[in-house]
Amino acid sequence: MQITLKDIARMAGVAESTVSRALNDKPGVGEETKLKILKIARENNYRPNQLARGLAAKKTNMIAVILAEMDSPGNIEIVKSIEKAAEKQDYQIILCNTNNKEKKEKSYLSLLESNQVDGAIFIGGKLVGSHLLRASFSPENSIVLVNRLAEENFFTSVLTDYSQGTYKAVEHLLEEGFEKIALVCGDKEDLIEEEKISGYKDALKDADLEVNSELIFSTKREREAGYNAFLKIIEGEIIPDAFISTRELTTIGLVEAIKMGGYFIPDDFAVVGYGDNIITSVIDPPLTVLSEPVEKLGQYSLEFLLKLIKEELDGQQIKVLTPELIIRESSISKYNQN
Amino acid sequence: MQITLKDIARMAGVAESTVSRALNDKPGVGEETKLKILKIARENNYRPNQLARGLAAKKTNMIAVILAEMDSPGNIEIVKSIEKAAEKQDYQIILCNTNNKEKKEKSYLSLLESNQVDGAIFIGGKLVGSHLLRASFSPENSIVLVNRLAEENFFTSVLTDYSQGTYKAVEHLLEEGFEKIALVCGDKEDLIEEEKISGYKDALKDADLEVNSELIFSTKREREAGYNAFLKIIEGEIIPDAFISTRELTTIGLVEAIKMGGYFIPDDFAVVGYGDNIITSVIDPPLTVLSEPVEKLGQYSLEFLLKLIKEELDGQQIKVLTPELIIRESSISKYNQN
DNA sequence: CAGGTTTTCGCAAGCGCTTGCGTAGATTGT
DNA sequence: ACAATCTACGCAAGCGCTTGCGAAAACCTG
Repeated sequence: MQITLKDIARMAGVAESTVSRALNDKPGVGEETKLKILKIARENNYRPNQLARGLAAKKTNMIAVILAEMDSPGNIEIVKSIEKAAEKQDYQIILCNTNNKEKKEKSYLSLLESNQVDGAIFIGGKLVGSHLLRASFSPENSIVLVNRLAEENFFTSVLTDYSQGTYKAVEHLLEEGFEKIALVCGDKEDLIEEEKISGYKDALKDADLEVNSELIFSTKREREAGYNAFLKIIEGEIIPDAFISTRELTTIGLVEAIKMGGYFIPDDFAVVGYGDNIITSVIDPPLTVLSEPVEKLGQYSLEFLLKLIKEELDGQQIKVLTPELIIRESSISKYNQN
Repeated sequence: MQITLKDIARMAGVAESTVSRALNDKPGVGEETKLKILKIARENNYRPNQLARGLAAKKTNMIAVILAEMDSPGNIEIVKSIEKAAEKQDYQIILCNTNNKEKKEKSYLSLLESNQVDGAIFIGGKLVGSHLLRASFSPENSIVLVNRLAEENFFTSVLTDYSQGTYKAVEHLLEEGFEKIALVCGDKEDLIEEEKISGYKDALKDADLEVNSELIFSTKREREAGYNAFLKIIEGEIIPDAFISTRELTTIGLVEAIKMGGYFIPDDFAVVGYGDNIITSVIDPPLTVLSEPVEKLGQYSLEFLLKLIKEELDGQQIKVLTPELIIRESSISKYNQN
């Protein structure tokens, strides 16, 4: 049998309400009584039933972090950053992985709708489906989107400026003397990928170069996708001298394909990859990458969410953060090297 | 305002109990009434409050997966496998990351003790602390341990036979003609690491070779640990010709150090690493690794947990699975190669 | 030391759901 | 047609906690 509030009250010879107040550090309890209650509770290893507590108080101090891709090291870093911030504020986070499945996203969304969590942060993922939209109408639902674009932007979000990212990457490659830059991006269904493409195009235009759509390659986001992308591209009319890849796993696949083909990086092809993670740094040669400000993405998203929960936010907020270009060997031109 | 069971009951003109039974597909409701209730519930987008439900029914259909290390790709795979199995059984899983902090583990354990989840699976982690031990005494707490050894084995667990793993690795390296095999393992506080050491020792003894404790190097589990381990070892009296590393991240660090030192794998040092993940396969040269049966670890752990929850398990169960040695270039002797 | 203010605490309602039990009405058997 | 059985449903208690309100006890003030 579980030991309950009532038991503690009986042992301490006070009313349940007093115990509750003492435990929650609320005013209205004498210092002495409080100490006695806390002592008894500790001695009996009392654990409040959080379900009951949540039911009565209409808050659980838990938030859900709903993750589209658990394989992506960048996402994991964002989660960690959220965790760190949440701990300070005494919120527990529970992680939910959707594997990019809308069905699972719906099912996890019900954590919010059924009051099990006070709010939810969605990291990544494609279009905002009807389920999310519906949820957004109810002001009780506190939702923050990270790196996910909604067609109509109802949501408080924190975003990476992906278009600026690819822009920087192109600029850098041009400076290094590369001229035919291919872009391997993710599924176009993803609004985010369109952003990336537009940054790429803008950079080329600003350099008075023409955009060749043959050099833009949209793939599913997996590793093999990167592999196959390379094979397809070098079969084409225009052979690029540099690649920009906009997804973590796709980047890996791309590099594998280049190596398997017997080519060298950056001599045959320069590469700007995605994600400042253990993989890209350990690859040979170390990869120049676009890196998300994972730490800040996490911090802001939690900050916004808590404000939403506490109803301190006047309408929707959008925070845009800029990615960083980390230059390593894979994009340094052999001509510039000496 | 939330829409509740009571509202649905009123709309349908029936009692709350009837609505509850209809929604949960329990007997005692006429087919016609049931359909009507379900229709009304759907039309009003009714979401049962899971807190209330859990409180009344004393079960939540949620389980916690408590992860010691979220960076480890192997662990992520185990989680995914659990998720897959849980979905079929209509259980939701919530993921909790402890970062190897006992404090966080305690705090997440309270999810169990406060009735928010029906059971918990602990993946990895060091010694079993008092908090876990205490929890194990209460039969209401359904707990399964994955890859974690308890001094006194109270717990239903599913384990990888690590000693067999290192044994195989040594055997393989000896066959390849390597003779001075160093072992870079994790923190000895971890009982699991001792297992690995014993497999290593046994294999050497069985080959009538002597065990040299200078070649056994225990580190913290991080990436830099692997890096530093190499530097220390090559400063020593005995220079090994092969390394076995027993941790995912440590392996990466070790390889980096070898390369930084200007050495070649496997010509100067053979390497058997840990974890069949994207990193070890993408490294140059591809690493021979010991690989956990992640899929099965996940399946069994969930299976056991559900049985514990349903009280179908007659006492404690232990399942031991064998790791696989995946042979790639990093451990193939140059003499054998031709 | 009387009257007022403040502090400390108990009472009881209620959060939204489940479930054992009781009772109509429908169904069966003879 | 009447007793026995079954089915469909409602009643109400209860899960373990929080919280508004009121009363008693403690503290002030002049």
